Amino acid sequence: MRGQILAVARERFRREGYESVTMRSLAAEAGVDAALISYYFGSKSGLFAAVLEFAISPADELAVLLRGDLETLPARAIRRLAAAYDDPEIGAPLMLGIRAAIADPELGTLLRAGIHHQLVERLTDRLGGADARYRAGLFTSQMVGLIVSRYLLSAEPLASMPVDEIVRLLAPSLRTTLLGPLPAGARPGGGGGQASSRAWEP
Amino acid sequence: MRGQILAVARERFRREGYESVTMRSLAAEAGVDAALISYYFGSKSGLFAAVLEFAISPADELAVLLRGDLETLPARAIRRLAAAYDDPEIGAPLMLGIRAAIADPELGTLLRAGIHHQLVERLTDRLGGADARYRAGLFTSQMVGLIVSRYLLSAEPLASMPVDEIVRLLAPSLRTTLLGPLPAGARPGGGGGQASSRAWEP
DNA sequence: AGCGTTCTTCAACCGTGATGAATTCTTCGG
DNA sequence: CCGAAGAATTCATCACGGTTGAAGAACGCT
Repeated sequence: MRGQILAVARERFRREGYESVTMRSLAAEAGVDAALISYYFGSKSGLFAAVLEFAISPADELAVLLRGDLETLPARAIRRLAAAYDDPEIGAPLMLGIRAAIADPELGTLLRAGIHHQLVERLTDRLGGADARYRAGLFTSQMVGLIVSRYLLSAEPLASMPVDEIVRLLAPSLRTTLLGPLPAGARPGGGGGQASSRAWEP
Repeated sequence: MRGQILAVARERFRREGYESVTMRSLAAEAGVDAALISYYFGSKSGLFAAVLEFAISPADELAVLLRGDLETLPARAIRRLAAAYDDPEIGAPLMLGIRAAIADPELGTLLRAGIHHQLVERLTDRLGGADARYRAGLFTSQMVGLIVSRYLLSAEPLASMPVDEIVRLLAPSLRTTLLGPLPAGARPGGGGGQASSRAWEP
């Protein structure tokens, strides 16, 4: 029955979040007594942690991204991210995990370690240079901002922005974070010129 | 007694977060019955919302920022933000609010509306141009990323980065989000050149 | 004083997660 | 085949959470 509980929990947690799912209803749906959950997983948060084990592993995703050109990495990263989060099968557990990590300190430590080890460190190695570590951290934080604003908070106008628009406007910015500003001869006057936007496309 | 409840709640919420503070203990500390809280504020989340009313009002902060040059806005915004969040008296309630808004959907709607109306719309007006709304949204999301990564998650290396370093590396990126990439004649080779970093200072 | 409104308390309700004893089910050595 | 050890599962119950409705107290107004 352990697997049964896990399966039901994964589904319910994904759809309804952590708090609103009660152990009793969960147990009922799984056809067992509520106490059995405590027996197997110790507590409700234990069950939740067990569910998350399955869901989160962005490591291999990043490996593919880092393989390509650094110049085009921002655009590819945004596209990849959006694709993942727009797919409920993948995005929902991720959001769930982040949401829980922000709320619960214990899970927060977990996520923090994961982000640092799997994302920041690898990106740092790929970048190289004096500021590599800082740049990697800032890049990651900008991605976190995108995730939180668009998917967790559903804040407008980001929530309903087409992915192409995000890429067009945000990719140059991320490129700057990664590699520094273009040397550039002259400062622009004022108008928001988005010259050569195609240049940032993969 | 209403004010008394509010005062105690503000203090307790700030120190212990939302969930771990019980209405009963709160009422006891305020010297009233727990039911009185429901009477005045409708519910626990109602009380929480009332507490946040006091704490969150970045509107005037932003007005000052928008008054200055757009070129230097990113650096000033980062400095302002860091100063606010490093002061426990101001930062703690803010973090509390965001944390709660991410966890609880009802409070999330509140924060969403606040962000949009007080930040995104004003910034949009100041920017002008076709992409103004999108740029404002993306800029805000990058600030959110900074807040979440550095203060809510305490993710390294951001958490222990000096503010000057953040400004140096992130301000050019934010400038790009706001105004688009510099026209630039030639693409840089590869080395992370942070030429003319002083130009981004206020 | 009398009365209506606002404030405050009391007792109780229902649902939550957790616990420990009691019960059933497995399984495996003799 | 059996019977006991151990795991798996249920049952009854606990303590505690927020919320509610009725009842009482305090207050202002005419």
